[in-house]
Amino acid sequence: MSYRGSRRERDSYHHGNLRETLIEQALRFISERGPAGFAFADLARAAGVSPAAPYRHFRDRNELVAEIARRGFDTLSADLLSAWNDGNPDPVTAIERCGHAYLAFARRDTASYAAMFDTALPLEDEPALKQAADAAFGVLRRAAEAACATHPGPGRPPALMVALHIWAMTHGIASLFVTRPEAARRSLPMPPEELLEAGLLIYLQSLGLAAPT
Amino acid sequence: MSYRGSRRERDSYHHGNLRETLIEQALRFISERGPAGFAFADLARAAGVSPAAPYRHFRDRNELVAEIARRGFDTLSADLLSAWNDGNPDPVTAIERCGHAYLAFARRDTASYAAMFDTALPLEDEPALKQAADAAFGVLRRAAEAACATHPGPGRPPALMVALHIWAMTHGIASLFVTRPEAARRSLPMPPEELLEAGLLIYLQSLGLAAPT
DNA sequence: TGTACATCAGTGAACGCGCGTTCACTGATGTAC
DNA sequence: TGTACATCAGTGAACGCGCGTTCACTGATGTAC
Repeated sequence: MSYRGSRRERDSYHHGNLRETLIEQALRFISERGPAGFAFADLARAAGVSPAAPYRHFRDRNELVAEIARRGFDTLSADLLSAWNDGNPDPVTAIERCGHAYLAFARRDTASYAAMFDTALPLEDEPALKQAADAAFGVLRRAAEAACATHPGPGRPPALMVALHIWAMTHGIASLFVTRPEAARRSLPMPPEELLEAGLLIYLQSLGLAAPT
Repeated sequence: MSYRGSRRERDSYHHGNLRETLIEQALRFISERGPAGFAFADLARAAGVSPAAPYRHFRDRNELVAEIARRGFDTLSADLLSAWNDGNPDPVTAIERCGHAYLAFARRDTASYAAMFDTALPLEDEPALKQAADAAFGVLRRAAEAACATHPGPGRPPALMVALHIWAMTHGIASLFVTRPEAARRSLPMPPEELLEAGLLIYLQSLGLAAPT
C-alpha cells in the first residue's frame, strides 16, 4: 500500500510511486466496473495527482491496461509453474493442480484476468505482452508434453492438441463460472474446481494418460 | 436493410423502423470496436435521427445491449436445436453438430456473442435475458441427457455435469480462438472446429458414450 | 367515405459535465566535482 | 562536506469536444364514428 492520497495528504511535491499507484487503482476500477469502466482521469483522481501526471508514466490508457495484462500473464506463468512442480508425483496429478491454480488465479486476480482476456489488446503492438502470454501457455504445453510422454504408444496423442484442450476447458470454466460478477453468473451444482477436476480427469483417462477410476 | 439514413435521405418525419435500425447499428459498432466501443448518441447519429430519438425505444444503452444479448441467445437456441435434430443419427454425432453450430454462431454473430458473454449484464434485472440464456443451455442439457441415456450403466455419468463440460470446452474454444479480433487471437495449428471435434470425441469416448476410434 | 382527435415517434435546442490532452511551469532529487 | 546543476516528476490552468439527458414542440398515423 504505497498510495499516499491527494497532495494535501502527501508530504512532498513528488508522489514517489505514481506508476504503481495508477496500476493499483486501475485494478480496483476493473474489479468494480469492468475493463472499460473507468477513465484515465479517474486514475489520476484516485491517486491524488493532477490529470496530467499519468502521462509521465503511460502513453495512454491502453498502454496501462496492456501492462496490467502483461503482469497478469507473468503471475499466471509463475502460478502454473509452481503448480506443475516438475510433474510430481505424476503428470496427471500435476495437471489437475495446474487447473486449480488457473481457477485460483482467475478468482484472486479477477481484474488482471479481465485485462488479459476480456479486452482485445493487439498482441502484435505489444511484444512484451505476447511474450508473457506465450510463456504462460508454454507451461501448459510442457505439462501436456510430459503427460503424453507417459503414453506407451502407438497412438500417442499430439501434445499441442492436448494442451489446447486443457486450456480451453479450463478457460471456459473460469470465464463462465468464476470471473463473471455474481449477478451475471450461471449457478452451478458443484464448485467450479470440482467440475474442472472431473472434466480433466475424464479427458485424460480417455487418452490413456490417467488410470481409470 | 431498413436503414434509411439521415432525415434528408428519409421520406418522412418518422423513421418507421428506428428500433431495429438502432440494434443493427449497435451490432455494427460492437463488431468494429467491442461492446463498450460506442456511445448511445453514436447510434442515433448512425441511424440519422436526433440524439433524443433512441429514448423512445430504450431506457438506456444497457437495455439495448441486453436486448441484443437476448436475441443472440434465441438465435443460438434455434441453431443448437436444429443442429441437435432430435439426436439423429446418434447422440454423439448430434452433439458434435451442436459444437459446430456453436462455433458457427460465434463466428457469424460475433457481435451478439460479445453482448452475451463479454458484458456483465445482471441476469436478475433482465428476466427475459436469463430465460433466453437458460433455454440455450437447455438444449445442450437435453442433448447430454440423451447421450447419457445410451450408457448401459452402472456408472452412468450425470448428464448435467456432461452438459457443463461440453459447454465449457466449446465456449473456451470459441472465446479463445474464434471471437477475438485477429490481432489479439492466438494462432492454432488446426481449425477451431477440428480442435473442438477432437476434444468432444475424446471426452465422450471416455464416458463410454462414443465408440473408440 | 370523410373528419376529428388521440396517440405515437420524431425534432432540435439546450444544459451541465467530465473527458483527454497540451503547455509552460516548478519543486525535489541525485550526482559530479 | 558543500554546492551547482541537470534531470525528473509533478502542477494547474486551459482548450475543444462530445456525451447523456431534458424539454416543449410537431409531424404523421390510425381509429371511432
